[in-house]
This record gives sequence, structure tokens and C-alpha cells, in this order.
Amino acid sequence: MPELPEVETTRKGIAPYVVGETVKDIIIRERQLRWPVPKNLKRTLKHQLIRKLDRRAKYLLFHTNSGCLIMHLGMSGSLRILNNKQAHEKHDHVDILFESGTTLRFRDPRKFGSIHWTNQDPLEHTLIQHLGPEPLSKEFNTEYLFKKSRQRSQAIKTFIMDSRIVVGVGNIYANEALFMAGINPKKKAGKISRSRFDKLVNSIKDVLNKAIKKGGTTLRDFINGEGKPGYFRHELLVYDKANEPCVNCNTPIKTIRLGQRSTFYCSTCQH
DNA sequence: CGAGCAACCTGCATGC
DNA sequence: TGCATGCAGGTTGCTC
Repeated sequence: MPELPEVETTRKGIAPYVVGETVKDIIIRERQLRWPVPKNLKRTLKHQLIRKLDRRAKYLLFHTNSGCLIMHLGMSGSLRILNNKQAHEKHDHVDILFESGTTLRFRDPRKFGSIHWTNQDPLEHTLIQHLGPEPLSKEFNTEYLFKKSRQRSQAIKTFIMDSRIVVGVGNIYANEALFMAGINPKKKAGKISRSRFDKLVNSIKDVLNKAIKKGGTTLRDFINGEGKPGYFRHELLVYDKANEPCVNCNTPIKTIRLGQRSTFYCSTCQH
């Protein structure tokens, strides 16, 4: 489910409850996620102090003194902070219990999420080292995107969703940013001018920042650390709005399939 | 190399 | 009611 704003919302929500806490125990009910949960995770993580909780792309990084727990929420994953020993439900795959009595619970019906452990710099991890820049960093700018896109025949939408180009832009926000920038999602990345990339970069940063402020987008089941949904859904302009009138020109929003993902755009406003 | 797409898995909405 | 189909906030790793 989560794109960058939802992962960031989760990080901010759980950080106060986990940073500075010591792991008392881990309960693993399901090991078969996107990748198997490491065999010795329980032994490794027990008694570790969580020093810091970072995010890189859509990965959450739980730093301890001896290594780092890396977590990805996939399409349907969520993390919750629980005060008491609440009974687990279906799809509650992993619990991390802290000395303080609180529990961090990982739920993921579709099991596309994953949990990893590394003793080294997590940024050097195989799944992380090849990732492109953070969209909200200075490194992600017009010049960078323009240069990367030259000679590329790929559609601009799949291009900005490619994590080697830039991370954190999933299907919702790719649709939204392209609408805001007035760019047709099918347009070849290599044929877009510098000034239009300028607009696109600003739109991506803008939509992600606004979504973070609203606590992310809840379509069906995204919840933050406190079990509450995000409210950016009400601000969406094109995503999931097939046949609804464009907010600018009233033309019905079109739906197509691009790179196996639903794509929404206004054929009048986006070229 | 780039581009496209099948696959991983479960739940839910839709249509017959 | 049941069953079949298609779709869902992601990403890797296969083909061509």
C-alpha cells in the first residue's frame, strides 16, 4: 500500500515509541514474506537498543548498536504500536516486544513486505545500494532528471516510478504529479523539455510534501502507527477518478494501463 | 543495455 | 449462493 508519504507517516508515528527502547522478544508467526524473515533474527535482535529510526526510499531502517533491521511494507503492510498484549489477528506476522511493555506489530495480508538484518551500513545492502536519489532531496532536481531521461523511449510515468531514477514515487503520486505538471503519462521521457521537467520535479516534491502533511493516502487499509488513516485521499485530483470531470476543464478523466498499472489523466490538460 | 511484463499473495468488488 | 475474473499504495528478475 504505502508510497513514500505513507512510509514516512508510519516512521514519524512509531519513532517516539521505539527509539530508545530495548527489544525484549520477537514473535514470528509467518516467515514467508517477499523474502524469508532471517532465521536468527530473534537471537540477533533480542536485547538490542533501537538507537534511531530512519527511512530510505520505502524502507524503514531500525538502527541498533550492532546492526540494522530493514523493513519494507510492500503493498499491504502496516505497523502499529500496541500498549497491551492485544490478541493477534490473521496476517499479524511479526511482533517486536519492548522492555517498556509496548509492542510493534507488523501486519501484511499480501506478504509483499519484507524484513532483513544487516551488520553493515544499511545503505550498502543489496536492495538499497542501487536506488536513486530521495525525491525530497536537493540531489533530485531538474538537471538530474533531464540528463537521466535523454535517449529514453520509456513513458514518463514508468520512468519516474523506476526506483533507480528516483525513489518513493508510486502509482498514486506518479499520476498526481503528472497531472499537476500537465504532462501526458505516455509521453516519452526523452522527448520532454528541460522547462517541463522543472515543473515535474516541483510537482513531485509538492505532492509528496502535501501528502506527508495529511498523513498519507488511505485507499482501503493504510493506517499509521496509531491505527488511524491518512487524509490525502480527499486531495487527489486524478487517481481513481475515471470518468469524473477534470478539476481544470471538466473533460472526463481517462484510464489506461501503463506498465501494468492503472493510469489516470486528463487528455485535455496533459500533453 | 533498455523496455516490457510475469510473478509473488490475499481480499474485495463485480458479473454471470 | 457460488464461482470466475480482474483489480489493488511494490519490486525483482525474467525475457526479448
